[in-house]
Amino acid sequence: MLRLVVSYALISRPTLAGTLALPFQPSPSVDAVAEQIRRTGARATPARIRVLQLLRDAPAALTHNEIESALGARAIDRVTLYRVLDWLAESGLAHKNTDAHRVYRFSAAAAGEHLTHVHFRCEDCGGVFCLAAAPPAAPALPLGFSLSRVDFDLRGRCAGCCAASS
Amino acid sequence: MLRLVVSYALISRPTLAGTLALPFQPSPSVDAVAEQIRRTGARATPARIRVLQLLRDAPAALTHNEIESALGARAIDRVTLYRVLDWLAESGLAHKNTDAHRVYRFSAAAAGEHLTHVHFRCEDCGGVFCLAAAPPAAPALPLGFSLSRVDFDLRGRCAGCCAASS
DNA sequence: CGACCAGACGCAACATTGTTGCAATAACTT
DNA sequence: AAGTTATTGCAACAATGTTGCGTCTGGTCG
Repeated sequence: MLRLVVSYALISRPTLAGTLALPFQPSPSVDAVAEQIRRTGARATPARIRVLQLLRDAPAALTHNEIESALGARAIDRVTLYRVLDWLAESGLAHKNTDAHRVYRFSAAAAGEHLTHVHFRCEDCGGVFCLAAAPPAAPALPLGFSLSRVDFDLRGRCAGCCAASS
Repeated sequence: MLRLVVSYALISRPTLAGTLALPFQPSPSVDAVAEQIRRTGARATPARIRVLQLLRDAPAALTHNEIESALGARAIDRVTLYRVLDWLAESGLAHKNTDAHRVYRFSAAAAGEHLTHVHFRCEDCGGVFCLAAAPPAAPALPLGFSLSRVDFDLRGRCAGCCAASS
């Protein structure tokens, strides 16, 4: 839970607003989220609705652990949460990525996304920050290789962790 | 072991030679490797020598598992291998990265390395291929962030996995 | 409205990867 | 050759993620 709080605090800093591309969207109603889920042909269950809503409200990608904590009491089953997250990723409603600690992080899919993602990954707290910088063009691949996505990852320490250690 | 074999086979394909930047180096003698280890101030133990030699001969980054298999009989202890690998990474003799399956991969450090690395990561077999393409310039970071490395990661399926599934 | 049923859930058990504590060993020094 | 201390090996543990299977329920249809 601490890590989640830290991420929130960092991203909401005014000094970062100019360079960070926040995935903020007006928090959609339960009905809108449920409808979005149903459009995929699947059932709009409480677990899926709650998790997707949480992801859409979150300003950064969340881990399974952070989501479990954020759900607080009336937490849904650990395995169910894993399955919901995997389903969200497979159905395209969310993205599944790995952070610097080799843990999956999930974020709500937004409209107008690119093949290429530019992120800053803190090696200390594991947080992932979406940068607004223009992605570079992908180079040519060896014969027979097929490309599905491109990541431009900057690694180091985020402002919060730099400040905390000095 | 299978995965290791596959990686070797793929990388050694002639059609890929032009685009892949192989970390091949003339396999150094045991003495040379031992001396390199001693120069760091640590002891040149059989475990460290064997592992570092293996990494230098490998054309791709290897996982703990692959290294364990490659050592075959007279395998060194699982924990010792973890510690040797971590020590190699900390002392700068090897690099420690994460593959598409969130597993650490280790590769021997080579002279003349850049801050930026360009890799193709197969989402199927988890293999990591070092590309020769010129790395793009890193964009500006938000205030207070410090940069330690830049990764330009192309993800998809490698030639071997594409061929295997068709 | 009420029954149906495939899809979703919850529980338990398991798999893999990586880590920690501690006593025994061996690499380097003198 | 003996001594020091870094390194090893064993055992136990931790965290993350997965699988099997019986139960429940969301959406549909009569």
